[in-house]
Amino acid sequence: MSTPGGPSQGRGPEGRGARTRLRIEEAALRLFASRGVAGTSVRDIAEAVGVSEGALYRHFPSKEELARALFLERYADLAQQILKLKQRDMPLSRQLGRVVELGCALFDEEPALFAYLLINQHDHLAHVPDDPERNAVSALAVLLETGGSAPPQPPALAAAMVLGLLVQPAVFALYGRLDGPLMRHAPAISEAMLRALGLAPIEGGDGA
Amino acid sequence: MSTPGGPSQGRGPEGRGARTRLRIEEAALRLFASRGVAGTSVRDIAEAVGVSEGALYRHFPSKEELARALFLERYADLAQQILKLKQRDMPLSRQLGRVVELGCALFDEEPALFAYLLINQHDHLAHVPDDPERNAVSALAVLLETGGSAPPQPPALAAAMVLGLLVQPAVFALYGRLDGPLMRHAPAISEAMLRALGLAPIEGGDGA
DNA sequence: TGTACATCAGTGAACGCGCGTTCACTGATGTAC
DNA sequence: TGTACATCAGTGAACGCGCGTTCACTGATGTAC
Repeated sequence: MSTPGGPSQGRGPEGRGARTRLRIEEAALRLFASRGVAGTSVRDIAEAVGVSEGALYRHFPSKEELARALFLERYADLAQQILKLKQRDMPLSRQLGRVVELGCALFDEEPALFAYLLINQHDHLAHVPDDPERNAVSALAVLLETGGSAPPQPPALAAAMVLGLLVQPAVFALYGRLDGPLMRHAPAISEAMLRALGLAPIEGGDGA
Repeated sequence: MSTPGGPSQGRGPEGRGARTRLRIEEAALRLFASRGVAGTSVRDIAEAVGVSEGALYRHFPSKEELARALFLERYADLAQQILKLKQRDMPLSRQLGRVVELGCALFDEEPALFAYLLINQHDHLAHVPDDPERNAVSALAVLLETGGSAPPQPPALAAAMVLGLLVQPAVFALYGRLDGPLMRHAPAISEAMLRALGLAPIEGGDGA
């Protein structure tokens, strides 16, 4: 064939360029998470990747756009993961338990990503579309709305509570006020969440 | 008397210098809240106050120290307000209701201050002492510990939940996902909080 | 298959500007004697 | 009370540096005919 996409050298989404873009994103995420966006220079990122500063501008129009793309992409990933739970045939209480586990796992297994999303949310949230496929909060709202049982709160407030009960323990863990892997606290968080929403806790269910 | 402190012209905590310092703090808080710390230059602040840039350095050693002093002072104020609730003879459930009202009132009445504390917390939290007189989270923990009824969660987790149930709705309100003054949602937040903690809601109490 | 051209992804040096900070100086106020 | 000195809170101009960004150029790869 004369079309591209053969061995992993040429152009296209598998080519050298795309791999460099991924390496830039990885390095930027790590640096942004540990030193902050303002504390990370384009030079730092280029050096970490092993390319020149100019190369960075072949993939992103500016440092700020890099930071934003990073946020929007990963935030959309999160939204997709939450939406997937909707499709399973589970009661809302179990779906929320999965959301909690998902959040705890993210915190424990990708701390840099979690910290980046958490700390820089206010720089980017206004640019996140409402689309539940790209917006984790919208995805959560969809989950709560289609969950069947109408909670005693307005849906937006219920979503805020769910998120708060998950995110704030993560913040505490981040600052050493809560120890161990966050997953250790997932059962307690889930149960408190169900009580807060006025949903009966799973009776007879033995956790795990 | 020959000691200073007479008419409000000379030196001391009431003098011209102290008043300028307050004006700097006020202008900086407003600008930091609306444009962010990085988006606000020392020139901006000096111009807003109506003094030269150099004057700013008579009161704060650097822009970053100004931002930090601002955070630590206001965060300590918050801690004091929370600690005051401990002294009143109230059941924990009512004290928590007051904490919620306190947070909602702060959001509604001093939005710039609330936004500043919220958005910049990660730049300064590591520098806040544990002292409950200066640390709002420690103050909250004290309230929960001395509240009598042992919650089903470890104390730190309970504190995280309380804070999350209060702060996340505020974030939603900040981004227009929740409308009206936040105080409108205070009763629902308080009730959810008590349920989450496993404390019986106030029976017979007619809200207000 | 060979040749000419287009595009992509990179280099590395330079630019220039906005920024935090410094500094010599001034006038007002307080203090010592 | 008068004089000399110290301190405080301000001015306004300048500094210099780190930063994001640009740009001419290069080599590799793909495409047209």
